[in-house]
Amino acid sequence: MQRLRANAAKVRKDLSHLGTYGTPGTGYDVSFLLGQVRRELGLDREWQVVIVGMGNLGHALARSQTFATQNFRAAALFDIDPGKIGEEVAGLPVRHVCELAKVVGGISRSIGVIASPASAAQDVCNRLVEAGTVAILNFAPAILAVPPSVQLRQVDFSVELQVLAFYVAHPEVTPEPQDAPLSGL
Amino acid sequence: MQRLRANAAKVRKDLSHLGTYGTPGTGYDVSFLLGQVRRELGLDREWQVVIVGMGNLGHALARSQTFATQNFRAAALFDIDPGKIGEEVAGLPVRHVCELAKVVGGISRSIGVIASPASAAQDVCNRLVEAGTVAILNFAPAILAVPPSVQLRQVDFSVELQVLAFYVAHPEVTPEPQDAPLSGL
DNA sequence: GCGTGTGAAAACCTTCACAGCT
DNA sequence: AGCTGTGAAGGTTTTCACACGC
Repeated sequence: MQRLRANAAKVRKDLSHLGTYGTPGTGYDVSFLLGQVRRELGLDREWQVVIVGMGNLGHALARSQTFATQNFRAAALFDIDPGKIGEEVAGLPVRHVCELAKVVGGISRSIGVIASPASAAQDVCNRLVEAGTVAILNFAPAILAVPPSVQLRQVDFSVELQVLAFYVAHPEVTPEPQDAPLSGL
Repeated sequence: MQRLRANAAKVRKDLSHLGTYGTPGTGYDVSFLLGQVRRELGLDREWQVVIVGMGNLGHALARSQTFATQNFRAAALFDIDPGKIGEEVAGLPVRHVCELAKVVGGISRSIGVIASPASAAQDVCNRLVEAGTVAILNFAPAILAVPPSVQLRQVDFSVELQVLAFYVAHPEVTPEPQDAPLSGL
């Protein structure tokens, strides 16, 4: 409650946007409601995650716990370095990026993850878009251009450090609550 | 401009909170203004970044471009695995976590980065707090407790994927602009 | 003329408070 | 009695529009 910096009224109003699932005098059926929230968030179907760039970051992401519990599956791994092709990471073979179009083209609801150097990021991005990926998560410090039909999201280490620096410099400013994963059942 | 989803009035009002640095009829002295923004964000001094957990993620972070250009310096690296101690990453030796208090205690304005497994995250966090770190950036999927004087920020791969899934499921919702690094001069 | 700084208006979001159902 | 759903009040943020300095 104080973690969200919200009160009961706000929670009720927010939930009311999903539909009217509460029972006056009794409360909410939590597991039913959670299912509705998952549906609304698009988490009721499986997403295929494709990682491009099998350096340290790509390895870390491929092995991430995320794939153990959530509705996200690691579907394919790519790199451009011939020395890495064929290596198995988290049970999947690393393929050459030139196979990306072929392999990813046949996957629906695929999310591309860019873990390449910044210099290669736009090229990787183009290949992912071309292959029909619906969303891209970019860890490279580069600004990417995508068509409006593709959702793009950036994660940037230096942004996170800068945000922390700001709040340390201004302790009087209350940080806004961060997004938290929907994990429970 | 459309990247920020803002208009001229908002930019002017925002800048006016820093002070009145514009010249009517002429505009802003961009490099002076940028300096003021950097000062306000706390980026006018150096920050010492301490990374704990030298797995794939820790390696990737230690080698990150962030340390080449920004006012953030990689100050020390730690791990608990004796096999990794002494290894050099990005010009720094990997030290054992039991040295953390000693090494980090002497550093001012230090930011701790947790790149350990989730199971170790709270322990690492406690050591960092104990050593006087002013801010912590946590990459482990764990919810951490810190005293209110320490700024805490989470980066979670599964949150990012969930956010993307939501926007793909709801193309009619315009994503809110993401934080971007202050990089230019 | 041009572009900033800023009160006032408008839009938006949060909180209150209560009617109504269990 | 207890808890939801929701209009209305209250508060905050964004936009407008214009006075004033270059």
